Amino acid sequence: MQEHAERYDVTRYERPSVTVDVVIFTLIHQELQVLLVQRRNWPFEGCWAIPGGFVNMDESLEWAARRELEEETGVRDVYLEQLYTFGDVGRDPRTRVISVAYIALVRADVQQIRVSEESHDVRWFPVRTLPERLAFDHAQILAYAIGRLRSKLEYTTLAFQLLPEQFSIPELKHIYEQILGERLDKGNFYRKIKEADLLEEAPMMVREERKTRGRPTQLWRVRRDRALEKQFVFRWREDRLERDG
Amino acid sequence: MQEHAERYDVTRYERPSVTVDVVIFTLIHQELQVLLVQRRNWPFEGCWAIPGGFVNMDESLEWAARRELEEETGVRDVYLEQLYTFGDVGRDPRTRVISVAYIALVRADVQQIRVSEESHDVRWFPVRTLPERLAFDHAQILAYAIGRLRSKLEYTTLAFQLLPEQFSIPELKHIYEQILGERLDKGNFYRKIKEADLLEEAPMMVREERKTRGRPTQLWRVRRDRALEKQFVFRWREDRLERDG
DNA sequence: TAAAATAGTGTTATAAGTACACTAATAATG
DNA sequence: CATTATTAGTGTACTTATAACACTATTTTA
Repeated sequence: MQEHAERYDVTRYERPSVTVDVVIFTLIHQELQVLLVQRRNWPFEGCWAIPGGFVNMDESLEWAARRELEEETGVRDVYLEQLYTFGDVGRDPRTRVISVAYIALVRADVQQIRVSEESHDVRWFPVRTLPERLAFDHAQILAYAIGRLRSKLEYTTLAFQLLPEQFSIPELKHIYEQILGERLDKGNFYRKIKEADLLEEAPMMVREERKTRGRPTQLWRVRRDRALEKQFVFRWREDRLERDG
Repeated sequence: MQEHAERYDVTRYERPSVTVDVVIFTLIHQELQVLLVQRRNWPFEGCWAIPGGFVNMDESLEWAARRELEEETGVRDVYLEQLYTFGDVGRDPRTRVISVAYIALVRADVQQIRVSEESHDVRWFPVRTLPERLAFDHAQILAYAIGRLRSKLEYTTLAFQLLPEQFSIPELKHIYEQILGERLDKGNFYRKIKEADLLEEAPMMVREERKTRGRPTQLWRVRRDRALEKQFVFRWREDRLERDG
């Protein structure tokens, strides 16, 4: 990029605005949901949009995304990854805006999520029932984000970022089914997750109350020594196309 | 991004510069090579850098990347994909620069590549023997680009973007080995590529002269009807970690 | 006490991946 | 001109992964 920079006085040229948009996923009622905010002004007044904001001159892109995430949800220290940068000319009618999109995964058990209940203009939407019209090119961004989440699920431990500290195998399976959008075989799922040797039994003492109808389930947690291996692969299935973009 | 935009007068705030950097790969002498340009001014004077430039207000990011690619190499209509956006605060000492990095794959048989021979400040480098010090964070970008190329190779037909119109199976295998950085089994490679049913024999008439020492090789080309299926999967191997970022 | 519901295990057929031995056709060499 | 080296290409057997599904286990509800 820079070998031409010195030939110009960079301040002389008009510059695009740069924003970060953060697609925030969580699990509520065992369903994959995404946080959207409702716009009050032109353009796309009344439409739902992905939360985001301008990048300050003294913060990195990831920092801007984390700031934005905390402003919207009060949540910190979550999984965050850059998705894609959207920069078509007409995507914002006001001015040229280049938007670096991020994905955030927020744990289901984190209660500090401020929004959703009270406010009218910030809400969680199940990914299966998103609003019809989204602002700007946000439908495209959202679709892309869900696709990425889906494909990454198959070769990373990403799903655990959405689960509470303790969880059961059926719960885990349920998340996989939610995100992949298809039913998985119980037996095969058990075998795979056991083979991965990634889980340990949750100690009896701190086991939460669970009211189930049938046989009570064993609770598990991610083994400490493997929890931090972001890149550890528990791949659910081998045969998928999409992947990244 | 935009739900805050209306609260501000966007013109009042300082904006970062936005550039595109294009990591241009090709195959020369059966080796994977990348195009770099040498800087003449501060900062990083004399260092090699990834070609790139500012994004104009009236062009999309991809268009900016294509323009940059054509300016550097004279090549159009090649495979191009967005890699990642690099935006750390200190990455350019002059000013805040956010750089959207792209990967381009240029066919080996495209002679129009203007550079390399004559000029001193633009050169192809084999990825195995890159310059020690690269400008800015370009070593990081390059490493990331190679990683992406490697992982994508395993579930796309990307390799064909680097090959000439006609090629042999051993040549194709060689590219895979080049990019993956490991030896592959001959027999298994033949079987896989045949099963994919992606190739057809190159017609005798237009077959080029090839001087080989051993048994002469059959030449192939990608089947027309499948050439455009960008997403068609010829996956070499199933078990890999890295993937996208 | 039987039925329904949820949890969890085992088994088997098929497909995919790996390793490696084999045949084929040419150029270089003595 | 025969032999060897070299590259091209095929076949096969072993191992591992996957998918389908039948089975057992432990609880609540009727």
